[in-house]
Amino acid sequence: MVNTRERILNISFQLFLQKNYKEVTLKEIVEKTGMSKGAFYHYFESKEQVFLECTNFVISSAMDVYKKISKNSLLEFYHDFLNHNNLEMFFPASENKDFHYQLNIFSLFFEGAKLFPSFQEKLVEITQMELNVWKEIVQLARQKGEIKSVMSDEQIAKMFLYSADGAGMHSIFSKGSIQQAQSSILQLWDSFYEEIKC
Amino acid sequence: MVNTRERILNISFQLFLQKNYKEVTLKEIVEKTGMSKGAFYHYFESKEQVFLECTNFVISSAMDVYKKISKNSLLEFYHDFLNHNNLEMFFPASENKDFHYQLNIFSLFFEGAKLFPSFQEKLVEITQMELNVWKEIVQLARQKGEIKSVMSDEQIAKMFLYSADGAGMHSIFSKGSIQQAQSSILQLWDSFYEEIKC
DNA sequence: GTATATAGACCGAACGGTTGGTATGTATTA
DNA sequence: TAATACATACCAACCGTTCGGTCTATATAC
Repeated sequence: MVNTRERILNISFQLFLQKNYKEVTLKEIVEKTGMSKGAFYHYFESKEQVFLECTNFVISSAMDVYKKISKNSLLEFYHDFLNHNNLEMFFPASENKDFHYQLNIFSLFFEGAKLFPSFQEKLVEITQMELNVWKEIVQLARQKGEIKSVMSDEQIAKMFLYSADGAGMHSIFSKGSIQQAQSSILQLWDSFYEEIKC
Repeated sequence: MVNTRERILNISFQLFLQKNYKEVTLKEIVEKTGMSKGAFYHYFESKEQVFLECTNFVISSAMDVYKKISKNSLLEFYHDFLNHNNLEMFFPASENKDFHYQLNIFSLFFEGAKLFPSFQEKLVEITQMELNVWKEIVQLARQKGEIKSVMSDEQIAKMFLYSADGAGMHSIFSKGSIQQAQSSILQLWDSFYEEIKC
């Protein structure tokens, strides 16, 4: 049974993925949780504090993803990555049925970075860490003879990461589902992989 | 001499590139223009109308870009594209000196698409049109023997477009300048081009 | 030429509604 | 009973919008 504090966080997080910070009102958070403002302020100092915790939650979850995916080959790596890097993973299955809205992690990043310098720093760190992980995987793949390319490890890594972000963004523009976005990204990556594999 | 209506639009547009819709207040628009709320409402029905006009302005400007860039080769095309596709082009040179803020076209797109179904449709149209233009250029480049790749025209086109968007977004996360973002995109594209050229 | 009427440009105070937050009270739990 | 969890009423500030007003330029009538 999830406790009250976590319930507030979960629901707030869902809302922050659907609308930007200022659009999500305390009134709405309170209504969606079925609680009261008094209860909200019992657990949290401010709306801002909730938002900060949500942004930090995203960061730590993103870091966790890299801990559990296969590093045996680039091919396995990116397939595994896509299977794990999914916004729906943040929500208990029982809540998914109520959830047909457009999720936008990018807006949350932009705003978090703007509101909290500490988050911005962490975001920069984690994107750099991400790039490094991909570079290592690419380097290994190259050494093992899995891939061959005139592109540097760094540019290949960037190509994978940035194209996925761009594809994700375009999916949001066109109101596609998360599954559609992932399918599009996979197609793109498979295609690129075909280009550089030995 | 720019007239009052355009002055309000220009300044509003700059603000909407720096903050999201709800963060930009009428008070601020009015202060920045040196006018009054009454004057604002003399020209515009609502804050929302101004925002809609800003979003439509972006769309038409984006379409104009494709009209003036070279289509002789993929190499020329993407270099020319980068030279023209620059947020700073929206602002008169005399105003640039006051302008050291982070510009975020993506947030403007997300919000426009959310607030205005008509804008969302146009956005989808223009991204599709964009993709088609790039596909044609890639196809031509392939036919001319400029490039050779196992990737389909569409996937190559997507790779160029989406990687640039992703790179742009990362630049915003790390508070880089527009010039830095473009330089990063060019490096990525040059690298990819090296991979697929004959 | 002068007085009057009109339109447009612009102003700032007031309006009604909403917001995040605070203070106080009540219910629940150990 | 005391501590914790929660509810409700209220607050001040803020928001976008409306409204009555002023100023200036121009047109018209005499």
